[in-house]
Amino acid sequence: MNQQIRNLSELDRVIHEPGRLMIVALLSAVEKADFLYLLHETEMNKGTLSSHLARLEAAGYVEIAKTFRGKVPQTLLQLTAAGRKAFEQYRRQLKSAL
Amino acid sequence: MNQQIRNLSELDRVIHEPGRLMIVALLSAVEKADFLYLLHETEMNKGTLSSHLARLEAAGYVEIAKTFRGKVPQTLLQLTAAGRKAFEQYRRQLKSAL
DNA sequence: CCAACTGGTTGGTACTGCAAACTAGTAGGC
DNA sequence: GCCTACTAGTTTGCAGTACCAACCAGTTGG
Repeated sequence: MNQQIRNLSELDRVIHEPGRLMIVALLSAVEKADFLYLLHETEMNKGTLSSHLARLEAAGYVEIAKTFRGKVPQTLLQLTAAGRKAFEQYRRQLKSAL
Repeated sequence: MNQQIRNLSELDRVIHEPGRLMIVALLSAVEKADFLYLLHETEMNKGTLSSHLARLEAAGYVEIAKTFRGKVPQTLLQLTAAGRKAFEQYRRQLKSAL
């Protein structure tokens, strides 16, 4: 009967971390974003954001595309199918437990 | 418009940790429990459970009462008012962001 | 030339989750 | 009484990680 609560121990730690949860939630809402957009929305510093993105990329949850706007570098981020799926499952687990 | 998502960075880290989230969710449901009940429900090991409970006590979220059942020690746990309040706020923040 | 912006990387620190080892006491066998 | 095994829970040490500050390379504006 408390199976939903016990499931909490299997929450995806990559997504669970608040910083990354913000990133994933934002990306799931806007579909595409650049580095600066995330930087301003999340109010993190660049180092933290960069390492969280690297972690999400390593997990296969976001795709990082480095492009240029003119000669200025621009990094575009979007959720992968796996990332979207993982986020959906994360939400389901939390909702059923709370 | 993304204020709810930005609020995720202010989630209560004490409650956010999955192990402790399980404990708090269980305690909020049953009102009172002993150490062994939590041990079996959460499927953690004793050391982990003990340290999480100590952390929750330090945060003022649970009350730890050591008693005896016959001659065998028994540790009773229950949420404090502050703990219940913090849990409610945590749920509200998550729900509004997801 | 100089300052500011973009998108990072590289330490360093501080925290924290976790399991193994440990303590304190109880019960059972002989 | 004495030894062993068990129960209930705590302490300790380690490994991992988030976070920030500082630095770097290249670009643009003044």
